[in-house]
Amino acid sequence: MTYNPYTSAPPVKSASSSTSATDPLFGFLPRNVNVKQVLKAMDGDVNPFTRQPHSEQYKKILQIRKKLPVFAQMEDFLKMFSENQIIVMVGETGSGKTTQIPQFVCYSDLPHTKRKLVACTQPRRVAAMSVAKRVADEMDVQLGKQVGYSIRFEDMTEPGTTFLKYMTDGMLLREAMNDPNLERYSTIILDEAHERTLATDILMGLLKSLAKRRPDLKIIIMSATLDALKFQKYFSITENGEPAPLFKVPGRTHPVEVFYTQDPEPDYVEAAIRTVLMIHRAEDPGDILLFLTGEEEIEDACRKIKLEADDLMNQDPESVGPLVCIPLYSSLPPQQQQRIFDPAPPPRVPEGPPGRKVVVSTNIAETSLTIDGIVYVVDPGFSKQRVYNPRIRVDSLLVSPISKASAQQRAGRAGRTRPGKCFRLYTEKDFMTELEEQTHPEILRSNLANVVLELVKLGVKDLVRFDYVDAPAPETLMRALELLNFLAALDDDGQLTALGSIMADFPLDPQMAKMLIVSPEFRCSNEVLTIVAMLSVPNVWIRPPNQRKEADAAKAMMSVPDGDHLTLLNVFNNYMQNKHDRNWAWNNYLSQRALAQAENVRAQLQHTMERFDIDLVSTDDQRKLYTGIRQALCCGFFMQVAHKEGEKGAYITVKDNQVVALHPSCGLDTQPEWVIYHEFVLTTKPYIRTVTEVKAEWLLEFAPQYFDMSAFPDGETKRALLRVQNKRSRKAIEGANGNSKGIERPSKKARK
DNA sequence: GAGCACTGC
Repeated sequence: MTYNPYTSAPPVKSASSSTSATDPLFGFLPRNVNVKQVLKAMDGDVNPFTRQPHSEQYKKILQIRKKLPVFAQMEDFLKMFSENQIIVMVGETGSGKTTQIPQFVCYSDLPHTKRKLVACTQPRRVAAMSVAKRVADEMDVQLGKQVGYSIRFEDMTEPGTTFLKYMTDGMLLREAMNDPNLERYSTIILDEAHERTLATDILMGLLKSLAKRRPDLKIIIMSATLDALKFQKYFSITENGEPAPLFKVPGRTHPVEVFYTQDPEPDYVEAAIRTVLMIHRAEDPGDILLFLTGEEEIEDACRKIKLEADDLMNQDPESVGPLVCIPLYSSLPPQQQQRIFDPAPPPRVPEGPPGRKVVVSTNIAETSLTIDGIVYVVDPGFSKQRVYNPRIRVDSLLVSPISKASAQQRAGRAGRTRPGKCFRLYTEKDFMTELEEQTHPEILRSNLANVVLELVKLGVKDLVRFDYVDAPAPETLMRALELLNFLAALDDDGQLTALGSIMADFPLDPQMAKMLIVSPEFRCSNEVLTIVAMLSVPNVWIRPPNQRKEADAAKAMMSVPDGDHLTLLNVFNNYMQNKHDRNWAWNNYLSQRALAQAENVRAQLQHTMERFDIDLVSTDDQRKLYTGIRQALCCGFFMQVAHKEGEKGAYITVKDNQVVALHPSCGLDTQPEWVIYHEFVLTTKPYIRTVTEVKAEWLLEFAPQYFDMSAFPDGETKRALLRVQNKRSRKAIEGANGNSKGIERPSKKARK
């Protein structure tokens, strides 16, 4: 007998040979389980999911779990879960919701009895892994068996056995592309929904409509308090328009006292340094966390704090202790990131004033990393945020004021182990009136080419009318549709083409997917695969401040004069040839970590290519190979072309007419007339970065729709293109005439 | 003659 999810489920009978006496779940009615039943099963000697005796460790952990705030509310939760399809849940840090709620769900939903899974999504890979590990311990099972996780590059689940799966939100979205009804799942929990990642936002839209098609699917949205009402209203799917029910769990944190400045601070870095030193001099022992915006600012501040703190200590060793300053940002190697967990330094002399640790961090310490022992937070109120300008199609990073929610999150970092203090370097009035409530969700700040392709593949017909939690600007959607149409991923009616369907299966930007898919036609798919992988990982070049010359020289050795894309290929090939030498990357000022990551991505993409029978080919002729690669590049990135104007090295982007300069990191040895660029960065001025020379002929040949002269804005770029076009047509005519006279020309070529 | 906020597939 197969289980039909659309009918009410029978109570659990002894599934195998066991009897009621030995089956801890005997008599459990799926989705109608009460707290007494669950507690009895949890307290029993036999693990209900493995039928093995519970370990001693299990019982110890269970005692700790029972003290979590959420545990006391199991009864209410089970009731609400039984009675509703969708629940919005709020719980502050320390409530235990991420570990406990999915377990409660399993006891009620009993996914293993119907060959289904409970999924719990996380915005970050590390969280998915570490929470799964913790929950496997709590349930007394081996990680990867009944409880597992699934993230890119690593599937720690066992089909048929795993019934509770932690996963990244992006991973669930990928799964939805091949199974729009998400049939494998009986309950889906979206955790950290308030972070509003692109993937979580899209999943919310999908789940809302899926809830109607699959009345048997239960959905739980977990978030921080501030956003609850918005989600409750959004998930109001009953006829009478009632908001989705709310389940509240108290947190368990210590109070944090917040201080504001009297007047606005003109220089937040200087004010931050001053505040850190003030705390060090005048406040009780306890570590400090200072939020700044980027690598350079952080390294600079660390140097200054260190200098001044040493000064203070030398002047007044009786009352000022030693201080260590630790920088923290994502591009730091993991080993150095670990330093944030080092204890504060000991007093310099026995019985002397105690030492203090200062962590100077980007936003990474706001959500991704928690540092225990922080008592003081210094918050200047800024972070770097991505903004997308659809008009000129440019992504950039801007230092912007944070939101109130962000400021609260930062303050909370001071109260994790004991009561703390937060020093905000802005006025209370500014906090109240100037800061936005929430950070704008990613979907409002991003280029959506990828998302649109995914949605179309998911079967969403009308992208503009899709039920978004927050709808993106129509212009952003139009830009994405336009790009996908030029790439032939969508036809003129907005329908997914066969090519587009393949493109969507690659975890890549559409331009790169296109370039990879066409690369066998240019006999260079091996190489394009490498380039695409290298473009998908963080910067491989390392440039230590005191060894810039050496680093630049090492880079010059590896550079290919025709373009940075070819240089990336060269770097990867050299890396592979020197893999036996563990110091090779370091000696060449390259990031071992990024290169290893590229290798990983390359293997994954190769696997996808094989699935679609896309050939992996190369040619032996180096010249032809490089030409082929640059032509394939044109097929994907024809909308990112710049034309040299004048002799001073200024470039103008085609159609968008932005004046840009080659980025100083660019390895071209000349300034070619036409270049393709991988990214447009707006820093001190507009730059194009990762640049390769191309020929105008190729653009006309491989992207005729985009380079249609009748629809091209007037200007120097158009005149240059027209000259090339005329030359091409003259050649074509001469070629045709030549052919009509005989085989003179081709035979000459053949003799060469 | 500059710089990678942070995630994710």
